[in-house]
Amino acid sequence: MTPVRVLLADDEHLIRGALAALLGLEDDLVVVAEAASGPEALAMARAHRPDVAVLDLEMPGADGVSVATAIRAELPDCRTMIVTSHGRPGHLKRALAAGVRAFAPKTVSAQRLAELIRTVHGGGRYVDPELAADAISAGDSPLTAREAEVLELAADGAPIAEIAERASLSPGTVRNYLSSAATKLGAENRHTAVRLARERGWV
Amino acid sequence: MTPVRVLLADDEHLIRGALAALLGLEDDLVVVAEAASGPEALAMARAHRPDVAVLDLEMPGADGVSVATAIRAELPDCRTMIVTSHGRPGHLKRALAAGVRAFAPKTVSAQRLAELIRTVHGGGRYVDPELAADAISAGDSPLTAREAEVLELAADGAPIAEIAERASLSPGTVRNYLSSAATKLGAENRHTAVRLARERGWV
DNA sequence: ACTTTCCGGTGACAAATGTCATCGCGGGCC
DNA sequence: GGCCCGCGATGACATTTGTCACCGGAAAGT
Repeated sequence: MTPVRVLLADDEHLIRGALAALLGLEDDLVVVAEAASGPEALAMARAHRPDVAVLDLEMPGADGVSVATAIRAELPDCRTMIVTSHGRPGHLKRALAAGVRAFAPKTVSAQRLAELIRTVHGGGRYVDPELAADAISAGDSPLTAREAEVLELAADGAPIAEIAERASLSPGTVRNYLSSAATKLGAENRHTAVRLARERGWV
Repeated sequence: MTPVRVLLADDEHLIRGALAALLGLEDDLVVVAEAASGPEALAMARAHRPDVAVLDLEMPGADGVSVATAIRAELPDCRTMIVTSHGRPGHLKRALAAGVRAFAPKTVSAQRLAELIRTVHGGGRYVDPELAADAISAGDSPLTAREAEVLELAADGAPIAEIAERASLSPGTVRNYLSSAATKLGAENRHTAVRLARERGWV
């Protein structure tokens, strides 16, 4: 039986190296490539055509979900899974929409991760129960596209004038969108609105 | 020669387990205890009296620096070192002030980490050059104690009235502190001030 | 055809915020 | 003693912001 060929992408050497060593001990798994950034992960996937790509969610260049989307488009036979330290409900939703087969926090053991890789390779799916519960209770984003966009531009605390300029909108319009977004999120001002939207993964 | 006894504290199983396995391969190192939270790390340190404690910076319960401080107070012979994913200048400074012997990002390899543990055990010190450069260029915090305190309470975007209540201060005083803090940081409002202070690790 | 929803905008008004001057108090420092 | 600085507060003022009402157009569903 040929072993499962795995691509490992994580910007933290410590984790990636350690993980590669541990997974290498499993005799039905073989790590064929490693990457430390989003673009690099994609390039490695193209070059090595792994069976399963294990992607960190937060990576420089491009996040795990974008990489997963790109991989699915180019290599339909390659299953993708996401591993992350701080999983937020919206991320899980986006990941599943992108065709990711598994979504797990980094609090799982290497043993468990190896099992997940086998599950995913066999066509199965998996999402961390706790994250799933959060995602369900958080529900869908009530924000319209523009509301989310403006909220994102407001994320660094910029004044409305600057947001309006960057969004090519009237300052009044920006205020209206921010106001309605804050109302929908139950926040008393746009800054807490940004924080709430971030927590739910809606931005 | 007796091996170096190591305590490993990190809330991410994946990393901790993998790391424990890798460090275990080095025949002059032995992982005598593992912990997944700040308090647990302290308890483990008390129980097993390791030579070196490798602490993650961000852990539930208590962060790495607090744990390091507590360990130094109770077990003066135990050297401490911090490993972190996102190192900010101020954290490094706080860590060194707490008597931490080494400060490294998680982008180092396990091999390198093993070397660092040996270095630290031998009485040496180490800080990541890049983080050190950031810390030096960031300089010292220009904020007074109250300014920092009020800024921290403003972190979640709460209105001034709420901050004043939580700080047991007059709303006017809070505004004055926030204003002076924002001026010192070169921010145009308290929210960007909070962000800047966070980036520099001053809150 | 009618209704609903989102986009983009304007105007007006109240509330929150930023900024400045000023005060008294107390602790260091020269 | 005199000086500087931080703390805590007050008042005044301009600006920013949140909130609401309302408008017109475009797209989509009934």
